[in-house]
Amino acid sequence: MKNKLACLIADSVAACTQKGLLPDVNLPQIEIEVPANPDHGDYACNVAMILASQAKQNPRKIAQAIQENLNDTEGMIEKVQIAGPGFLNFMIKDDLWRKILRNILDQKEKYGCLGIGQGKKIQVEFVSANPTGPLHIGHARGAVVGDVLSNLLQTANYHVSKEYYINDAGNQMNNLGKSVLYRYRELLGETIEFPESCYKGDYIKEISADIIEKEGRRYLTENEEETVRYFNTVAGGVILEDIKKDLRDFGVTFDFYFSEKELYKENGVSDLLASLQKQGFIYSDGETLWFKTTAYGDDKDRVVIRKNGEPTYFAADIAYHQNKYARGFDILVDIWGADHHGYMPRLWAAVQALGHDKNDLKIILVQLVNLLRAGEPVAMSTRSGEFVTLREVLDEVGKDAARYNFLMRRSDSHLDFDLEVAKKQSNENPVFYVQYAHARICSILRMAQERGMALPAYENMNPSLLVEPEERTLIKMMARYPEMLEGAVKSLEVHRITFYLNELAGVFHSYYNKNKVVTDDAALTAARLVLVDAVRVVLGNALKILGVNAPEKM
RNA sequence: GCGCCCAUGGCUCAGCUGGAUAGAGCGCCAGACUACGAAUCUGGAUGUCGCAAGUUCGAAUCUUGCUGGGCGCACCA
Repeated sequence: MKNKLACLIADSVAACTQKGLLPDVNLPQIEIEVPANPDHGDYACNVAMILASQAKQNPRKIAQAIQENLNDTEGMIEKVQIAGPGFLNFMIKDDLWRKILRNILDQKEKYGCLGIGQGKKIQVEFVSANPTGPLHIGHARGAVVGDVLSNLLQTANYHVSKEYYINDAGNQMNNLGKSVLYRYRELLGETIEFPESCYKGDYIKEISADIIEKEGRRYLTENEEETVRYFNTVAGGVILEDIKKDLRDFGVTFDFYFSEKELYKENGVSDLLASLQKQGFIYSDGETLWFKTTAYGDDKDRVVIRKNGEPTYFAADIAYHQNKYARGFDILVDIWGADHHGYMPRLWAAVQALGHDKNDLKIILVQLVNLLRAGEPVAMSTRSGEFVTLREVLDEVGKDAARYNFLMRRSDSHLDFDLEVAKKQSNENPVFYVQYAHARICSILRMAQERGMALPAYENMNPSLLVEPEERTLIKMMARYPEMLEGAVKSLEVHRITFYLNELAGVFHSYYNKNKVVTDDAALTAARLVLVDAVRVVLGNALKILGVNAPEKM
């Protein structure tokens, strides 16, 4: 609808130019918005005001010229008004709005699918936590945002690949192996001073106990370095499997798990660094290798090979992103915790040195989560092993409520997650509000069916009976669903879907309380059944993108 | 000290990338089930959009400077 209107306006501006009503101007991007005030029409366009300065004419005069030259061949426009400083306010014909219902019923779960991705390959990398412990609530938010963004991009005709980068080659893993070894010794009777750098969670003990059960006490005497290496492989494997299971129960799956170790195979990292050095992006100061990230606006250059000869995390990350591009992705999306924001200029520098546009790598920052219980902060300390895990949240509040709660704010804003509120089945918890609307509609449809009034086909009802204000609002809102999705895709903002859902459910609930769907009036009932069924479809489609259930009963 | 993000009713947040009279939810007050599901609905009060300049037809939105908060500033990941 919006796009069609934009074309009409663009054509009209062209016609005006041709007729000499307007000078030869650069046509700006046509911005069409939905006015806050319904008196201002269904859509409003500000193009006349934008052209005013270029054309050196009164904006209202320009608006008038555009209005007079609109070539509305499809007859979609009911009325155009020029208002305020030069807005063009459009009223769309009711018939046209109502025809949206047919689209929804024809397309069903495809309603809202967009073509803007043009089949481009896009990779979304998220979670990517070290397999050194279970996922906690902070990871959960990133997991949902990444998962939902991927779903969203998929509906917009992007070819999406979801990836988890396993940081299994660094110091952390070494600490993990050590932690297991210390617990191993402790369980076998030795007195151990547990180092600060080690992981203290109970899951470490379980892994140690498991090794004892399977392989006995032989590692007490083996070479420590080799044992640590072995233990960190074992522990990393076990923990990663647990992580995968937790994610799966959270509704989050990945297409690919990429191990950092892969990058080092066949000298992958050092070859890449050598090649970048040859191109002048990397220089040596005699003991260390530096990447010249300042060439792309970073504050200072960054070390890629340490004095001790070990590559940094950044070095591997350069190789990783090069690997991603080599796999043919057109666009990369990285989802990070907001505490990593200082890392962005570095990686963008790397991407550009690798010959790509900065815009080919989108970085989404997800703010950390404040966990509360009934308003009181829950202490979280990773060191001590005291933190609320994703598993615990899932067990306590359930998948749907957990996911929905993480989607209620824009991802770069702080989020308070209150366990008590999230599991409350009350009006403080919007997930039920939306699900309830869906279940309610299902219930209506069931009941109508029982009373012998099955949902009619679009052709067998008269849409012009839908004249109540709430009915018109519902229809317009549903017509704008694809536009909302388009905005979400372009801005990579998944919270827009949540806000849309709350609003749509709200209008529906209000409508429901005011008007009966199933009445003695067969024709009206037929029309309203079609209407609420369309609402059901749109609610269901949007919830599906969120990975939240759309229940038929609650 | 430098950089990034944030500041919108009592609270938690939206505000469609510069538009028209700034919106929801929670909480508070008052109401609605002999009606398709009351996990719902209806009505009411609450704002110098942190402060000050600037840009223009027009600013919560863009620029600059302050104030206050969060986070970064590793040869950690």
